[in-house]
Amino acid sequence: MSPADPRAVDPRASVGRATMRDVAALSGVSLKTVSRVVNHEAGVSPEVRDRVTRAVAQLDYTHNVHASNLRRTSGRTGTVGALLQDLSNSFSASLLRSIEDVARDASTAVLAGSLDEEADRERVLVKDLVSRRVDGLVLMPATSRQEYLAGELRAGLPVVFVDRTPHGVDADSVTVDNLLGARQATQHLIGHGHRRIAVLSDLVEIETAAQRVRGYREALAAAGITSDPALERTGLRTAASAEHEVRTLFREGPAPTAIFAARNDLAAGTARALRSLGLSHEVAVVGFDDFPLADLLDPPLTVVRQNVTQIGAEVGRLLFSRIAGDTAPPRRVVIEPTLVPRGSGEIPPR
Amino acid sequence: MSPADPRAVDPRASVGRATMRDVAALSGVSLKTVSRVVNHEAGVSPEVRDRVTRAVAQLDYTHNVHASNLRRTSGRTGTVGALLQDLSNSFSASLLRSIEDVARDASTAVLAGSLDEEADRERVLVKDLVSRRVDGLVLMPATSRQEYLAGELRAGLPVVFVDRTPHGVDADSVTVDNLLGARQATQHLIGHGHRRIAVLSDLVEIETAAQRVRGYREALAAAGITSDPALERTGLRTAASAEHEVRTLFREGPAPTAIFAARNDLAAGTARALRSLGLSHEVAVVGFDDFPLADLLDPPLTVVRQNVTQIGAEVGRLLFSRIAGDTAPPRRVVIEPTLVPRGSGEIPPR
DNA sequence: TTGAAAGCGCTACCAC
DNA sequence: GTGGTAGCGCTTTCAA
Repeated sequence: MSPADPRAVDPRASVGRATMRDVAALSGVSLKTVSRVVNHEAGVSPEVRDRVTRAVAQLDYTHNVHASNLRRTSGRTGTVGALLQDLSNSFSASLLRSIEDVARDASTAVLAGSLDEEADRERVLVKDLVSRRVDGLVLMPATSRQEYLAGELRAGLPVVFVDRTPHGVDADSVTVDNLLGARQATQHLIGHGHRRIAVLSDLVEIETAAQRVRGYREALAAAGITSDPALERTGLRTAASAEHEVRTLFREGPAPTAIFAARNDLAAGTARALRSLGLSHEVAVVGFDDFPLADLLDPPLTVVRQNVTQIGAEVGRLLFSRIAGDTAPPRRVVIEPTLVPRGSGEIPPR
Repeated sequence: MSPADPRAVDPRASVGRATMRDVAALSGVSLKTVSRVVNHEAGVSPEVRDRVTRAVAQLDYTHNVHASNLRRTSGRTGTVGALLQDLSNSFSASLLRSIEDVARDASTAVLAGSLDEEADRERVLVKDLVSRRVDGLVLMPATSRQEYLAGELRAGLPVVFVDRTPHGVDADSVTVDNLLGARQATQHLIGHGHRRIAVLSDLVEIETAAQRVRGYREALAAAGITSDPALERTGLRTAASAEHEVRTLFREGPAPTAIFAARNDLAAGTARALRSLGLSHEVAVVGFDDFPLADLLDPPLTVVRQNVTQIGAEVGRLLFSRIAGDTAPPRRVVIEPTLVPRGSGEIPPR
């Protein structure tokens, strides 16, 4: 702080970033006063405030929130994590967007990541986010059980599960009633006269995928239709695999008259296969989860819609109420999906 | 550290999170030794390492990267920011995903945000990210000029612009040749016999939107077609506004025989309008920017494709080479779009 | 191989 | 109003 130290006065001499010390030296006040000005605290005379503000501008000073948070008693970092399945998929992307909007209102930044159904990645990324001391976490889990989170939950880390419920630990969750949605889809097809209905689904290890297959079976059983295992095609991860599977179904049999595609990209693959087979208007299709432009397909795609905006908003609300100190018992919000008939699901059997 | 202090030994007594101090006390070693173990540094005897590891587990200790980074000389935080236009839109979402993948390889987390064309939000969020000391920044700017970034760039913050070039400052960028793409689209329509071609575009204040309109005009001029200002509909922000505009065009004239929709959701709006008018197979349409399922529309949508994965990978590569210390002059990567004919763009004029 | 002391940039607490 | 001192949780430096 001696005037012989040029670094403290000359901005050009400072190699790295300016600190509060530099600002204090340049404006001739104490560190604490600079802190007051920077944090817009009361109790600083206008003239001093002005002098400090000018020094801040002159030195290109920017606050270091990490140093600030380290010392603050609140323990908050103003950051939350959102670990979803695939940020490029419209479901995860819309969810992230909704969470972001709520976070912005709470002056909080969002660290986002894709899990791609990789359990190890989930554990690594959660640990990383904890190291970064996020104030809370949104998790669309890739693991089947989340005991590994017990310590964090006990320590008070707010975690909201989305799309899938927690297993082995108790935490907030916002999910869709997959059983109901799958039943709706299947009943809808049955109602239009179909009895040979195929289902395409993801890995049965994935909770939502298993529930959708179960809902499909329940609806068949309720209608007195014997389910044919050959019409159940699971373990499908991509649109391309669904496309291939549908082709196989029609080439090798047993050819269905209707298809329930239990995930949005599987519905896309189904539509591609049917188009190439010239069956777009012959075979009925209902998809699970709406997506942009589903109404513009040929025929327009009938879907079971999950209201993603509502889910995201609910997740955000829950998360930030927890961060604000809400310690009520974990809440399990279940959202009812709705069937949106658009054409593809109303095609009668041949 | 006195044995009379129970907090240092009993995990239950510690209210908040355990620190290295607690671990050191429990395992009977110095702080520095714990640091060595936690950071996997060499020079710790196996038995001591073991003792520390057990204490870490017993206390549920997790490293605090903020405190760590504060003291470290590297100055890195292992975080980058990605400010895009709308994380729920397939273009931004795919971009984020590509950036995330590159970041993960560099053990870096991504703070993501949507700008929604709001210039003020951009400035606020950039400042926030700087306060958070991100190692680098990907920016799809909402501002028309970025002089406000000059200080940060001079201070060495790596910034890569995406989709739009920097103005008023010099920085890396990865963009698509919008002029070329718009010319391709328009020429394609002209080549199929159209002379009354409408263009739908976003706010002309947005660089990419203006360029696309310019490319459209250039193509018309090159073909000796006098452009009709009434066929140029700009300032369209949403699919709904495009839908409305197309309706107006056909109700009040001048009815075009072809439409160049210069953004993906404007193409969606166009498709909706044409469908409701029963003109889907009468009016030719070319969109700018591909999106999932464009091939499944009726008719399949002809588009000028920007290779988003390539753009994202290029952005990531650039950003992390800068973070790694690459100080070569700013690079401007321009990616050529390609026209993908699918049906809608090959409809002849009536 | 291990540890003590200093300090990263900032805020809390208390004195003036 | 303003400032000094301690210390957040960790790494650095240097000594043992």
